[in-house]
Amino acid sequence: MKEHNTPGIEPTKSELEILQVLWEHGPSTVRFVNDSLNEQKRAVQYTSTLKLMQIMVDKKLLTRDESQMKHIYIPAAEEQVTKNYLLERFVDTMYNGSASSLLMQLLGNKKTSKKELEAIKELVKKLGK
Amino acid sequence: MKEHNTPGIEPTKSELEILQVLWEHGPSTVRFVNDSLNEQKRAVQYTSTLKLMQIMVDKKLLTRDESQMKHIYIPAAEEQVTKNYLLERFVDTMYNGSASSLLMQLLGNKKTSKKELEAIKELVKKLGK
DNA sequence: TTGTTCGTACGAAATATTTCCTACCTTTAG
DNA sequence: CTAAAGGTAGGAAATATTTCGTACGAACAA
Repeated sequence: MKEHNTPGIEPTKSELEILQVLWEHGPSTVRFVNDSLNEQKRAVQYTSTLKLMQIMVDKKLLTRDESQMKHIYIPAAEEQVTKNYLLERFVDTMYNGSASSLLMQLLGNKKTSKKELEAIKELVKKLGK
Repeated sequence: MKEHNTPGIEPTKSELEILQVLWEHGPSTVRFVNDSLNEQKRAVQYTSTLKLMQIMVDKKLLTRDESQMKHIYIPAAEEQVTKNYLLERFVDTMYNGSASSLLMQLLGNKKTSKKELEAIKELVKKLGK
């Protein structure tokens, strides 16, 4: 049985932004990703985004379809797999691997809204089945 | 009423390692922090740790007591405040601000042990008061 | 046909982060 | 007193990350 639980490499901050665009909109061209970043995030030149995405292909964070002139870029790992990996690293470094510690922090966080707290309680209720 | 919810600046990866030593052991000298890092993490020269901690003082991530020759370094913000801030940033960027999404991910994560799941359920039960 | 637009490739500059070397001062053991 | 050990300060090198300029080819409209 093959393991699909590690993307192997840690995306940098900018790389993560690109992954998020691809996760949200599916396989895309550099042009599309760059436009998204400029709308949602910050001003950035087309060739900067291009370069970054090329690097990500080298790093195996993305694959691409070069059959057309406009290359189509695709995340190499599933969104859930990558997020799972990053979450795990976060829990490990910040909470010494304890997910319940993280949850406690979440519950104690003033900025976590009532609505969120309700949703969380719901979730765990279902979990109890 | 003064806000204590933001450390203002984002610690880098290495800076976070140093903060963790200080959180765990309380105010310490560079020597102590450096020894801890070498035991727990990786080989690093004394002056590298020193430099980093000096930079952290500039960035207001740490303060220090210079009354003795061996300066004592102290985190500028409470552990909980900083962790809260970082968690918030993480939830924002990874789960679009939805804490319950994060929790769902946690629950679906095979690497989250049975024990952890139990602890989480316990927590939420108490939460229900 | 021709020039304008849009694409890729790639080198290199600009930043950010991390590491360590050197200088120099204080403390301490002998 | 003197040498060794251990401290700080700061510059500079090494890396990692991000940004952009330039070159050049393909597509397309006039």
